[in-house]
Amino acid sequence: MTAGLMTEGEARAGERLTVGVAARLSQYLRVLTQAKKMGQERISSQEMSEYTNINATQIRRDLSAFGKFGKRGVGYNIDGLISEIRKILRTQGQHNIALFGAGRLGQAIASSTVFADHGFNIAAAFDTDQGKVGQPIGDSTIRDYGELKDAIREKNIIVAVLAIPPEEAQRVADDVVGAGVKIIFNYTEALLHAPADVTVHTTSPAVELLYALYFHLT
Amino acid sequence: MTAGLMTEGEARAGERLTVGVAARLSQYLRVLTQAKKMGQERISSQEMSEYTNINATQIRRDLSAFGKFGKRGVGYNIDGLISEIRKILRTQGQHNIALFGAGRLGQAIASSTVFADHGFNIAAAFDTDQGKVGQPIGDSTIRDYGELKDAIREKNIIVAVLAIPPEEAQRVADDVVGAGVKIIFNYTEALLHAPADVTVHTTSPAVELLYALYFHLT
DNA sequence: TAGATTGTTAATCGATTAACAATC
DNA sequence: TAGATTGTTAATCGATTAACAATC
Repeated sequence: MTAGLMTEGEARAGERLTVGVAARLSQYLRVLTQAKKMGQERISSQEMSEYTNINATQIRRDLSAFGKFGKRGVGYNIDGLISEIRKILRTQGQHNIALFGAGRLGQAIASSTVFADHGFNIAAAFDTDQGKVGQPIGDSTIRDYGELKDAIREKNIIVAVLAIPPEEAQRVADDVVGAGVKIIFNYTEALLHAPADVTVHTTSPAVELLYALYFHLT
Repeated sequence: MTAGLMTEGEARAGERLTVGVAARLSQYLRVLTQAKKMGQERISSQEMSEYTNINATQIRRDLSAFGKFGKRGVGYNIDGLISEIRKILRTQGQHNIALFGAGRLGQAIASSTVFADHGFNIAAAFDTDQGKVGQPIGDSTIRDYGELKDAIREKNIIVAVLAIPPEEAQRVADDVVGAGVKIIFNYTEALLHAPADVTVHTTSPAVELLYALYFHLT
């Protein structure tokens, strides 16, 4: 340790988090955000554990690596903890994202509050169906697919959400990567190719179900 | 090791998998299923690594714990590997699931092939909106919420998927638990209470996005 | 004070990875 | 044979957990 005047918390915050820690901190943020919405002001590591399936000791350990955020005998202040975790994850601001596909899934995503709750703003939505162009989707308006490049550059978008048929996924992925997108959120089952500096995250509910079922069956 | 005549692979298969191994095997199944759909017959650990973001050595290690499924210099046969992993995860048959909510998200889930691809059959779909009851959804028909208990018992359903407004989530969770459901797939942002023998899995796309963004920013 | 809950230690266990011989 | 890719080893690193003193 060559931290000098830094406290241990500050020293760690300067380093890159491990994959596991970042994933868990994000989960804590989900629970805290929702508990706040429900009007709750404090929360214990035990309660967070029940909602995340993460061991309570692990939660306290994760948090105490960055500072003493809790009060013994009381728990954690929700507002304060949200703000601390956002600092650690460096996601305090607003982030513009682009949505592709205005079908049922796209509409469902656009009208949900989950993205907005965490600071993600659907700054542009696209569909190739000319009949849909110009119609409203969430707080936005469906744009023509041809405007993709300009819109992404103009609004500094680095996240694209794909809610389109799987056959179109690779083409759209190629197009958004060409326009500067760095994170692709793939709601299709297609296997996507992308350059090494682009992260592809594929959500697969059936896979998570398989895995939950295994632990039920054994 | 008291395995006696058992091979190491068989001995391990008899034990409960760790959480990490089961999660990774499920991921491999997702990639294999889709690659098969695309007409591919063989796959290397390197290619599976690109699609899952899991290290190729880790993949070979996971698989070789259960047997020698690959051919050196060639790779893995996709059909054979799917069958082996299904055996290990004990999810070879069909599983009936119940869908709650016939709005945009529910409709999107019901018309997707992802669940069917992995052996999950939407055996019953419910909505409280009387105007929707009787209408088709996917290959099924929307039923009245009041029929929940009978339907779940009759079809031996242990998985419920919630695609409903968050305000209704806890009530529906309580009802399905009362009817015998053991796994709740929660697509709402509500924090759900459930007995210890029931698994609640909450999908939170915004949380996964936060986490992906962290690694992009650092 | 008494009860509750955090912060921290210490010990164990599993995940991860590079490297490479085996072999298709 | 030459090239490719698996199966396996060995070493390191991080995750996990119980337990409990500190303290609100």
